Amino acid sequence: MLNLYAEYKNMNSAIHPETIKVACSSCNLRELCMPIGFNLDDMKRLDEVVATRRRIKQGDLLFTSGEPFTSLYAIRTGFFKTSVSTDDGREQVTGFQMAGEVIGLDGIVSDSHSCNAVALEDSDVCVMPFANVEELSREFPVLQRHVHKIMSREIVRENSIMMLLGNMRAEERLAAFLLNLVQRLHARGFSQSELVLRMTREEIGSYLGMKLETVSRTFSKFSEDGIIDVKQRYVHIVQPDALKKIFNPDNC
Amino acid sequence: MLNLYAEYKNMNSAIHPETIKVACSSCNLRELCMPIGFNLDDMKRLDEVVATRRRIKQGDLLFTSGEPFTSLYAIRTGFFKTSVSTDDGREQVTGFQMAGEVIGLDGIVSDSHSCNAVALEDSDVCVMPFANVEELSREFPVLQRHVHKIMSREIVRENSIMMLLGNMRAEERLAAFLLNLVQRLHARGFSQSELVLRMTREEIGSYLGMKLETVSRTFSKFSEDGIIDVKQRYVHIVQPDALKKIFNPDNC
DNA sequence: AGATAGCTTTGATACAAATCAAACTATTGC
DNA sequence: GCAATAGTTTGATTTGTATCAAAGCTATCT
Repeated sequence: MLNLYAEYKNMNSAIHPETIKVACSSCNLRELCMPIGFNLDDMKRLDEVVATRRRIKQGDLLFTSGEPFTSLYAIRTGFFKTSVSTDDGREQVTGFQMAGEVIGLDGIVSDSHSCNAVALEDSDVCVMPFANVEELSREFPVLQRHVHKIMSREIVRENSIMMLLGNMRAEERLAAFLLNLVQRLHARGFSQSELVLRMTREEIGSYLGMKLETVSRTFSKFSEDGIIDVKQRYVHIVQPDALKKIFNPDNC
Repeated sequence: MLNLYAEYKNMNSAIHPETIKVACSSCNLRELCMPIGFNLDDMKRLDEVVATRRRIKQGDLLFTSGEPFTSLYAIRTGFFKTSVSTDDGREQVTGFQMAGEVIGLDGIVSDSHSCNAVALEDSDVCVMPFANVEELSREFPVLQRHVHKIMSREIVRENSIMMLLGNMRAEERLAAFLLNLVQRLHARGFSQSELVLRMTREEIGSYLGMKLETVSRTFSKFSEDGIIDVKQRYVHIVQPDALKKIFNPDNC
C-alpha cells in the first residue's frame, strides 16, 4: 500500500524540475519536443516559439472541438487525453499524451480544433502560437523538419491504432497499449516495468475500442496468468516478453 | 449491363485531360492538391516541386513499408489504397486515395515508409521530392501552410476512422464509407449518387474493421431496404438521407 | 469516522459479427 | 468460346465482446 503510493509520487516528480524556466533553450524536455543539433544562438531564437505557459487543472479542457485554432501545445508536465465525439454522445479517445509531446495538430486544417484535450492530471503546457511556429520554420530548416516529423509521427501512430482497432482482439489491444505506455514512460526516465495509469478503465476502453468491463476482465486475465500485477491504477509488468508475445507472436 | 459499363468508363475519363501537362501551373487538379491564391510568377516557381511523373499499373506498388522515403506523391489519375501489415500477415487498409490527394506522408518521421501504397487502377502520380517541398515551403508561406493542412487533414481523417472502428456498428461504418466516397467523387465532378467501387469487399472490410461477408451482407441489407442499388462494384445511392440517418441519426 | 460518489471487478446472459461452407457471378487467359 | 481464377453472395453455426446486474473498493468531503 504505502510503497505503491511512493512509486506514484516518484513517477510524478521525476520530470518536474525544481525551478521552472520558460525558455526552450534551458528546458530539460527540449530533446523530446524540440529538434536537436542547434547552436546556442539559434536556440535563443527558438525560444520565441513559445509565447506563454498555461496551467491546466485535472479534468479541465486545454482546447475543445469547434474552438478556433491558434496554437500548438507542448506538454511540460502532466498527462492529457484527446477525444472526438459523435452528435449522439459517443466518445472516442484518440490518444493519451505525456510530457514532451505536442498536441493541437488537428486544428491546422480548418483553423478550428476537431477534438477535445482534457488534462488527466494537473498539467503545464507551453503555448506555441502556430504563426510563430510557421515563421521560425521558414528560417530554421531543422525546426521545419521537426514540425513535419511530429505530424508524420502522429499519422503513423494513428495507422497503428487503426490496425489495433480493425484487426486485433481484446488481449492484443491491451498488451499493445501497456507496452506502448511503458516504453514512452521509460524514454522519460521512468521504470520499464511499473506504471501508474492516469486514465480510467472506461478511457482505456474508449481508446482501444472495447467496453470498460472487457478492459477490466483482460487486466484480470493477465494478472491470473502471472503476466502483470494490477492493483487499480498501479500496474507492474512481470513478464514483458509474455505481453510482447500476445501482441506479436511471430516477433518473439 | 451496358450502361453500367458506360458509367464506369465515364467515371474514369472525366478527370483525364486529353493532353497531359507536367506543370502544376497548368494542371486541372491544382486546386485540389496545390494551394490557391498564387500569382503567375509564383506558380512557375511552384512547378519545381514536381520532379517527374510516374505511371503505376493496377496492382503495382507505388511504395512499400520499409522503403526509403524520398518523395510525396500527388495522384493525378487513378486510385490507390494504403495499408499496414502485422508480422503474422494481417492487413489493415489505412486509406483509399483518389486524384488530387497526396500520399507518402507516413515516410517523413523515420525517413522510410511505414505503409504500402497499391494502385487499384492504372494510375499516374506526380513525384514531389520532399527536399523540394521543404525548400519551396520556406520560400512560399502559402505552400508551407498548404503542406501543414494536408498533414493535419490526414490526422483528422484518421481520428474519424478511429471513431468508426471503435464505436460504430457495421451498418454505420458502411454508410459512412459510402457517403465519404461519393462526397469526394462529387468534389471531382462525378455523380453524387452513383459510383463504381475500385476495391474489393475484402479491402472495404479491412478498412472498416469487418469481414468481407459482413460487408456483403450489409450491402444486401441496404439494397433490400431500398437505400441503395448494388450490382457488384456498381452502387447507386437511392436514398442518401437514409444513409445519413444510419450514420448519424441525430443530425438529420 | 462515517457517508457519498466514482471507479472497478465479477457473474450471467444476449447479440453482432466472425467463421465455416457452398453456390453463384464476373473476369481473365488460352 | 470455354476453362480457370478471382470475387461475391447467402446460409448455418460459433464466438468474442457487449450488456445487464450487483457487489466491492478507493478517494473525498464533512
